[in-house]
Amino acid sequence: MAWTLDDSRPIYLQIEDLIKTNIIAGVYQPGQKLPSVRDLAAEAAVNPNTMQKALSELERSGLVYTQRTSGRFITEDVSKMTELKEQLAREQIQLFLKNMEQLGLSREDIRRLLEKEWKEES
Amino acid sequence: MAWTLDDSRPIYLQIEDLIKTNIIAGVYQPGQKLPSVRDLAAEAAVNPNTMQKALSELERSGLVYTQRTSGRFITEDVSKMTELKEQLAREQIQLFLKNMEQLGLSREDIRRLLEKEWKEES
DNA sequence: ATTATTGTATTAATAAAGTAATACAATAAT
DNA sequence: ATTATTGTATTACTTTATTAATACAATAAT
Repeated sequence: MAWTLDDSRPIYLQIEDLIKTNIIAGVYQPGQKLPSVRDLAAEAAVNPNTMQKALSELERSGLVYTQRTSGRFITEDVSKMTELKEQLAREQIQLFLKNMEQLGLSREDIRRLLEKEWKEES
Repeated sequence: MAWTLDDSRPIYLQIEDLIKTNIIAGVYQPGQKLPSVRDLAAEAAVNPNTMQKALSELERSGLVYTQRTSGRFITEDVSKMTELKEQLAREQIQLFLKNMEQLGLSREDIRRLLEKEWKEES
């Protein structure tokens, strides 16, 4: 795993994002056991508490769960994961639309701007 | 003006957003003089420095400008304002697309989800 | 020229966020 | 039963962000 951290944002947030992305991308498979907090912390060269914070945040989202003394695991409930992804997507969309409306943009404006952006990206 | 503030976010950010929204919505007209820092602060019942911070942040965006001792004004450069709006929109879009892609969603997925959201909103 | 009004700079105080050190608790492994 | 490994709680430290008090500087108004 890459653990490329900078000081632009809190460490624990960067870690959370990295792991979350890897889970969603399927790098970590459902049911797979994660390394221990201490091992992950060593790997990423951060304080164990920092890693702990990242992981417990991640847990709130339901992507991972803990079994008291045996460790942390990626949720094996695939439908839950799908559901979660959809919920995150919905939140993103609603925030986005709220911001765009605050700029006085109509639905048609938004459609047009998205297509334009995609066209420019190629 | 409404000045409804809560403690969910820093005061100066909430103020910044309120004023920005009003400018973009045309409540404040181009060229219009804003009340003085002290007056605005009294109106919103905040410390003058807090208002000052909100306003100087707003200034960085180019929506308002200062004339040393006569006060602050809404930019009368309408094309600049349009330009700024477009830039803000572009930033929002790029952030949004980045986040959606991180969720593994394709362009077609995004189109579909937006239309769905709009349909549900009515 | 003086005064009142404007924005700004400086500094301090307070609050919140982030990171770290250490001790605890539970249980799987032996 | 003992030990090693796991996550967690508690506490303290440090840094950053936010708010506030106060003094300064420039100029429009008189």
